[in-house]
Amino acid sequence: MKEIEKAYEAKMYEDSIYKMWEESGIFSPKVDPNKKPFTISMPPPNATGVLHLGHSSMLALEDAMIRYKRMQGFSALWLPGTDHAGIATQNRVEKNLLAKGITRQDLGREKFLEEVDKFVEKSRGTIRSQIRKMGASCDWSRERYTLDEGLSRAVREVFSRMYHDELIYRGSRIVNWCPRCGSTLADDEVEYQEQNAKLYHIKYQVKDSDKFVVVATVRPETMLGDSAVAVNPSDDRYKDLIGKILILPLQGREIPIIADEHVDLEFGTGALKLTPAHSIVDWEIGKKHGLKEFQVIDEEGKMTKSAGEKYAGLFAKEAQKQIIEDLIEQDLLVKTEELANKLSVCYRCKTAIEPLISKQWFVSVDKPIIQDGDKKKSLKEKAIEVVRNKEIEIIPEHFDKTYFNWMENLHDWCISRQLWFGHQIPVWYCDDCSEVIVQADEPSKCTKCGSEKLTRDPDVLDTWFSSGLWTFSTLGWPERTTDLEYFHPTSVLETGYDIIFFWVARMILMTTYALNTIPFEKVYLHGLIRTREGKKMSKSNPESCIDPLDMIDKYGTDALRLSFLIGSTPGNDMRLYEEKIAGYRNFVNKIWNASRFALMNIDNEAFESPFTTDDIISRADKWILTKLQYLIKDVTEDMENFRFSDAGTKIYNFTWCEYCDWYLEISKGKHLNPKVLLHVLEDVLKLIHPFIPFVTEVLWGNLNKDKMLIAESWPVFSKDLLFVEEVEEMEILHQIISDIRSVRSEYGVEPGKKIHATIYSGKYKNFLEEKKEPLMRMARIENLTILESGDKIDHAVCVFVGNVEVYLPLQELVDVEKERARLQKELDNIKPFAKSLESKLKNQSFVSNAPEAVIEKEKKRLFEVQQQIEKFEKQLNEL
RNA sequence: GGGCGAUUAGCUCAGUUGGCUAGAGCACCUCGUUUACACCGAGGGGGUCAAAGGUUCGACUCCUUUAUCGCCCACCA
Repeated sequence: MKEIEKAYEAKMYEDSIYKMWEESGIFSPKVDPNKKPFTISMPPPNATGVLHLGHSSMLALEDAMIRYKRMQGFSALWLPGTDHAGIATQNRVEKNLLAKGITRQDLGREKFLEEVDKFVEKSRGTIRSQIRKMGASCDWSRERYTLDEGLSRAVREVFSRMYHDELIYRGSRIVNWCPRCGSTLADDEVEYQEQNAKLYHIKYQVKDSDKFVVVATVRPETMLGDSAVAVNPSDDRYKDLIGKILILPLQGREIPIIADEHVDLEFGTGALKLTPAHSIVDWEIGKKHGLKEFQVIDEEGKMTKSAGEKYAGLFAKEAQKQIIEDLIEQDLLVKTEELANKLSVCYRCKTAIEPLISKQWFVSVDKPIIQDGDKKKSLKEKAIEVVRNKEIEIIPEHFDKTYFNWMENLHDWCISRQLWFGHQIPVWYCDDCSEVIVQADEPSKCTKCGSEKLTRDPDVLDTWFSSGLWTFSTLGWPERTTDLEYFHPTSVLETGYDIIFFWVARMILMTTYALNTIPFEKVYLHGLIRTREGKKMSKSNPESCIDPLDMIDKYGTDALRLSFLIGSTPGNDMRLYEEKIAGYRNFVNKIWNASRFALMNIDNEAFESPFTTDDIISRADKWILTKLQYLIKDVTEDMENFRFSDAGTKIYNFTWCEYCDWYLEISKGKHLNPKVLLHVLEDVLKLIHPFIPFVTEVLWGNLNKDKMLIAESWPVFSKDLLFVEEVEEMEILHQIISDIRSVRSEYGVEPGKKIHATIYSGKYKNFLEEKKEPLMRMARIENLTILESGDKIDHAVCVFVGNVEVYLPLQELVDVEKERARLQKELDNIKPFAKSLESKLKNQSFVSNAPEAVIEKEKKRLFEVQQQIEKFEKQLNEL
């Protein structure tokens, strides 16, 4: 017998429990050929960040999966780490420095990187401790960081292999350029913002003619770099002009009028000015027609010499103003329209993107390279194939459409970034013979001429290049480590659907290339966490924005975890608010108190010997054990199928509604069976442990266990513990008590007042005799008479439970009118139902088409319902 | 323009391959400190499952159309 605190205080236990787990070494699985591996690579949080709701929901889900599999006997590896997040981190540090009036250029590359490292070290410490706060049972001994030597080596190795396979090439192409970051961006790193733009209609004169073609543009400053004007070949307005020459205003350059299908007849004037150097679409059209490119804007967003002396050196915006003025002066501006369009901006700093032509490194996604049988497949084809043939399964399934759509439209991926922070590209240029040397390790001299004068490419790689290798670079690749052999491919990738493209797709591309295998078998996509109003959680509305650390402080980690797991389904966004978390805190406390009750009522010897079937005594025992078996079966299935919400809900209901409200209540007094009480509690603690690890572990510790709960094995469904008959009986008892309580309440019987009752029990006589005590206690009855059958009792309210008749002689309280109304209400309720069942069973097509089981069920129900009606009617008539 | 998702009780959400008179939590109403728990217990009210068609013996579930909201992709210069 033991007494624990009246309420669970999470703060008192969480840190020490985590410490106990971590120090025990259980987070670090061994490579064990006798066990099956189960692996999750934790999506590495950015090295800049603090824990937000997205992280905590991810951690709750992944930890639940890992703990479940660990308990099932898998060698479960959850590998944690952090991502250096190139642009984001560099921007952050630059901003911090700028507050002190220092630019990165002031420091120089080396010093600046030292600053970044200092910042990252601190930031990683924060995120590590916050991951621990969430109770994440990840293997810290295998923690990785994308800039670790090992991972960097993997990055260089992959780059080098891809280069020599001609999958990586350097070329001048149009790229998305962020003038603020001073770097290229990948296509999917560009975001769009709604804006109200002005559409300028500008006249271009046809050479040797007084005719004009009017073009419409929102960026008149790019006209200085125009190479042509395109019209749709089917556009009657311009048919005759195709092939003619125009004089480009302000520049005086001659440019052709060309025909291209791409031009939209409806938009603007139907004449499209082409600036191949500063528009991605124009560049593509330009390629088709062999147009020249004139770069008129440079990397800083300033006009170049090609823009003409008057404009050179001006920022694009300034140049625009000047150009408009100049056009007006020459009477070339026809009109200005308002236009709602989308501005492309950098996803990191929201600066307007400047498309321009630049020499960059690209990954070719279309070149056939991966050997697959006797065919060679491109990165893209292979990445599509492994999802299409279900080698990789996406949950929920419908996201594969999104994936295919993106993959099918994927263009070559620009991977070089003009940043300082990141993996520097493993390319060296020989200053003497111009040889390009690409290899994983730094060369000491030129492989061609032997010169030692080598210059390394200053650019770094896109962060997603290294993240793309995450599942295997973290396991030691390119070495053939035992970890890699054993734990890869990983089992599940759990992440938000918002980074399917950035990350999931790239991991698939990179892994199928580098290892010729998939990175993971399943992709579980969670939704975004939103405010109660359904808005995105952002610092701009602190009102409904929730900080997970505050919630942990207030309600405990378990409550927070449960609120992510219950009520959310894969791929769907979820609203989170404080009351929800408080509700789960209540549940955590309920479990605490159920255990408290057990501990107070069980003496030491019950803890000593393990539970066996010999310990089963009462029908209540059999009932709860049966229910427990179904729970184990259901929950295990749900966990296997990633239905965490269902699993959680079922355990919640079992624990609260069946174990606490009925089994424990019935157990009070003489009927308490410590062995069964304890056994059920133990299994419940095991089943819910992956969801709420802290409180369950604390309670487990109180049950005199020598092993930690985290290390226990998952409960197994046992047929020997199924007792169908007893379940039926217990449900009768349940119903009798509920009905009596209902009548009491309806008749306004004071809760404390005890009443008399007579039960005509039919075949349940023995059973009800056995349960007489709890029945009387729970329904507040004194003088309970149980007979097999008997005559109707006057001045008594009667309720029917199956064939059992319960009479409550409430004497003066029984009001004939009230009783009539009550019975009538029951009848009104039940009669239409009986009718629908009848007609259903009379329906020939139902009887011939529906499965046997369904028909039997309906027949049984009709029989029961008819009996009920009979009884109610008899009662009503005799009133 | 293309695609995806959502629409179920006042609120937040479940509802697995079609087969309970559609469920839970919160909120609400009535009552209550009976020796685990007021972070509690007992009882109760509340839904024509967005709309209309269709398939089926049977539709919240499948199909078509529509409406509203949300997201993603492509982009009109």
